[in-house]
Amino acid sequence: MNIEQVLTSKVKEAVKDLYEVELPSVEFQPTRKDFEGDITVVIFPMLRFVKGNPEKIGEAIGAHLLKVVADVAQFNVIKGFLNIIISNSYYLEAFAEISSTENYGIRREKEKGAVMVEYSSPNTNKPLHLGHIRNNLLGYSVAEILKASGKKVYKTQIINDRGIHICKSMLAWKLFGDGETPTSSGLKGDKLVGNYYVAFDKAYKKEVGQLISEGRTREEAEQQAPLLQEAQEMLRQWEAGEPEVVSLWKTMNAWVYQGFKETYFNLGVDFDQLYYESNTYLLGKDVVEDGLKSGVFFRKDDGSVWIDLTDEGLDEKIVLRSDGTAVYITQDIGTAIQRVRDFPDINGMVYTVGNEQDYHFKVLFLILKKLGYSWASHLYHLSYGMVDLPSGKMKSREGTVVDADDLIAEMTQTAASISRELGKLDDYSEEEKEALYKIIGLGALKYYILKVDPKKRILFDPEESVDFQGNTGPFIQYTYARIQSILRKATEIVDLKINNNKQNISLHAKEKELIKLLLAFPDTISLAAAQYSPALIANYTYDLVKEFNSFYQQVSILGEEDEQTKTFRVLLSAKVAEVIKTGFSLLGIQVPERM
RNA sequence: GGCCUCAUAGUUCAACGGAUAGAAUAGAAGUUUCCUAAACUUUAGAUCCAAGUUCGAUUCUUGGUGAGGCUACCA
Repeated sequence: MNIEQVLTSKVKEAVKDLYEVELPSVEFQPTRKDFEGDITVVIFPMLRFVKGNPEKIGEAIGAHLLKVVADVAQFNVIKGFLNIIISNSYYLEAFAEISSTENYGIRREKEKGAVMVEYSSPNTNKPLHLGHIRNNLLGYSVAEILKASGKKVYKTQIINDRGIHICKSMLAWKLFGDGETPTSSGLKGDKLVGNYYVAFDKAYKKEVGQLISEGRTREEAEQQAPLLQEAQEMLRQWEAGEPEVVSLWKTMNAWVYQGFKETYFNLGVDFDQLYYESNTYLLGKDVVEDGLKSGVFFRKDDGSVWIDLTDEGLDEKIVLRSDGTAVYITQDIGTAIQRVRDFPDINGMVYTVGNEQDYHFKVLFLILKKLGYSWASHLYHLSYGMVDLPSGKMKSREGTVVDADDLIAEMTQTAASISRELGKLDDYSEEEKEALYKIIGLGALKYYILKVDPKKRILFDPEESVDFQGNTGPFIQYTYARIQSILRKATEIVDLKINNNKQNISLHAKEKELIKLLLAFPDTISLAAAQYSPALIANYTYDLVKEFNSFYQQVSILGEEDEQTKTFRVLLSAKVAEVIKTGFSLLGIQVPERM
């Protein structure tokens, strides 16, 4: 039982004794820095049940606690706040327990059921850009956080590998490609295919312009442009299984997948299971047919199939075109159901997709619920804000994107130049240095993106590079490296066994703060999981590191003369380092031994 | 038009309805005979506007203002 639970019951007891009232709950908060105390009981909410002056009530409760709870050392009351000072021995004991816990903060016992986390989900006609980076980092991190909070997690993505847009790059390659391949051009496969997607758009716009100058309206021109009609024909051939088209489709997709694989590897994300839209859209169509029979959907005169969501405050939504072909949401229905078939223990799913699709997911979840799937009430759209550039939205077709591979390389470069300037690693080999630069560069990028609340949009200015100082990834990595340095030296000096005779240690204020922060780690993970927010982990880690650096500056660890105190400080530092490492691993960020 | 998000120091981010709104960065001023100065210490600087609910509002409600998004037989 932790101290808060003890205090809750004792406060309730006090109120019952003093005022003969049962309190439903007691409100705590960490005592603010400007006041003396460790934990604060807020008296105000009690005023609804107990009439009287909050200060007097606080005094009375405080006196009671002092008497009955051994770990309450002192208290003071300011306005309606009862500040409690907890004894050092409580914190020393709490630390002893934390210190001996392996993988502190990670929940061991697994909950029943599993969650599938979908993220990335790219189109196969354009390379990944900064927007995908945010998506990947968020999805990966939320998956790791859910795991740490005791859930079984499957990471997945849906690969958008069919449709007219894919045919556009295929067509452009056929017309202008002259047999170019990744090998012949030296380009990454996704980059190569992306180029043809852009080439299509360019040629198409030219045709449209031509038609307009010949007297067509823009609308007519856009529909009648020969290139578009050819692409549409290609899509029909693909759906009909025309071998030549299918073979080209396979070849070009394979190029893209190889390119994505490299980017994912560099980014440090992975997947347990992949889904391809080309495999699931047919199931979606079947499900719609079934739902039509059971009355969930209805058919309009022209043959198109709809669902009426006006009761839910939404509109009617089409689920099947009049020609019987699938729309976007059809395949999403199919994919969701396929996933539960493949992994029957799934009882929830998280979709990491930008906030422009808020409406789409609202509709999707409602449809699945109406179709009667029990897991449909545990679906969550992890919606995040767009990453915009000062010039506006990123558009692949117009080439105004910050490419993922380029950005990663650039961050690594920056890390390298800062590191060289500091020159602390002269005895590292070139490979070791390169690996380190990557850890630091990626750390800066990932932290920069993940520390922001997912809902907020990010304005990314490529001119102003991502910081390496202050509230940044490298700042936290640096602290970790510093502690490792201490630990390397400490193993020769101190015997790393915690002494039972803890009472002899006097606890420095900074040490107490550090222990309090360590105690908050498991709850932080739970909260981050409940809110699907890596930002909470990032903020927590930052607070911990900030506090440690301050401690490091004020207190000598290895220079301490008292053996017990020295041992305690080394162990405390080691645990702080471990929590930094764990916290950062939940963000998908590595920590270096030196930097 | 309808619906959905967001709005906090010059800038980038925090704050279960709680105390004097925290950090970082940019600015000013300091700290290396001592465990890594990518660090630490000090300093100045902000809740879009208006009403309401509350003992108490950055947080909840309503109405404005501003930014972005959705409202396709595109994905």
